[in-house]
Amino acid sequence: MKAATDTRTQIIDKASELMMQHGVNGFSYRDISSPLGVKNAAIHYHFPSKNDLIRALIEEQHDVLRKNTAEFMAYGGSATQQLEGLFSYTLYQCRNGRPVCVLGVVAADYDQVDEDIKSANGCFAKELFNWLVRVLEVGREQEEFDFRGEPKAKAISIGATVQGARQLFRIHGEDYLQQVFAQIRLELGIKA
Amino acid sequence: MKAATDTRTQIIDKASELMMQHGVNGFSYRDISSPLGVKNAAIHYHFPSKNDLIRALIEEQHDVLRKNTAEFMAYGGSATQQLEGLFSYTLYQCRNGRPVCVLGVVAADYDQVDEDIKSANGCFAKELFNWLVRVLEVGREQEEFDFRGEPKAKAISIGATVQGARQLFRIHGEDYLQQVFAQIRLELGIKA
DNA sequence: GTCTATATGATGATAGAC
DNA sequence: GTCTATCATCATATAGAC
Repeated sequence: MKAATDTRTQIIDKASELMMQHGVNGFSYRDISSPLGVKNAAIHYHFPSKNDLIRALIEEQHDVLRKNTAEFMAYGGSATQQLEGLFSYTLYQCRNGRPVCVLGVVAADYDQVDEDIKSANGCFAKELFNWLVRVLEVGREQEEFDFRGEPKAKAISIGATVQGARQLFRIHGEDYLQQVFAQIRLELGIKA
Repeated sequence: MKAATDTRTQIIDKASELMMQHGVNGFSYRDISSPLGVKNAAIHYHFPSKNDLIRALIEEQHDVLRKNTAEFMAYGGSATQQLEGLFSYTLYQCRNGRPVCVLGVVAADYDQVDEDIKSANGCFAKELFNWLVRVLEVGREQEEFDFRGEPKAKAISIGATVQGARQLFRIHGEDYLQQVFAQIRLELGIKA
């Protein structure tokens, strides 16, 4: 069963890469099986339908980001460090062939995705938002941040900004992403 | 030739709607021809290949937004009014079945789109950016705006924010969009 | 300009052998 | 668990009649 687990993992890795590049409907079973040297039927064994596969991929991406934000908090990082963690994570994903984030993937093909996937994704979005609100609250308390408005409103705004910057990454490139992050820092009153 | 023009216009309208909802690869010739009561061949007559159709649709969207920003300026609106024009436009598009913006459409399926389309889209993105920079410069000069950082940096940031907010519209709904706009206003020092 | 008819290929999916 | 073989369906695209 070692080989089995291996194939399953390989499928997830490859499919994840493809989905985060081309969206839910921008890749096929053949795109996965061909480079792995297996047949489509092997994929269908592990993931009966494409929605089963997509579900697994989306959940995997949620876990990756959850693990990241949890790590930042566990390490007792300052608010600034936690926010920088989000920036680093975003940059890393873009650089390593994952320009489209999970939320963006679901948003892009919104009405072609199963309801349960959408709802799981909605929960994840709320989690991420709550994490960001807490970071901003702590940052303000600790006087690391000096921003206008309420933490919740600011979190909504920063979330949208990072989202948009990542979406436009392939059009504008990495410099653009860095400039967006710089302006966010500036408007948080973080010293350069 | 009246009927001809009509069909062509109908094709563009329907296809545009579909593309701005499901992306470049999220609709087929059948999705267009069937509701219009014509055959696929009719579409191929007006747009030989799908990339020809996509090209026309992208250009049409560019024109729509160009006309909007030009109108705002021609009417001699204040910087605040011009920015509100962008917000209204975004909201209107989302409400009327066009949740995905042109830039987002191209960004989403970036490597499945012809080079000339990508380059035209890149030019359009720069135009839009320059318009926004000018609005911010004027707003600062007229003391309508009071924001941190340089107009260019702020324009990059606001552009990304609006982009991200629109991308997440289908996930979070209209209230979310309004909250993002409110925070942008706040950080521009616009009185509520 | 729009039709019918057709070509060609890719897609997700299943049954059954090994 | 993975294979071969096969399926129905859908995609974009073309040729030629009207």
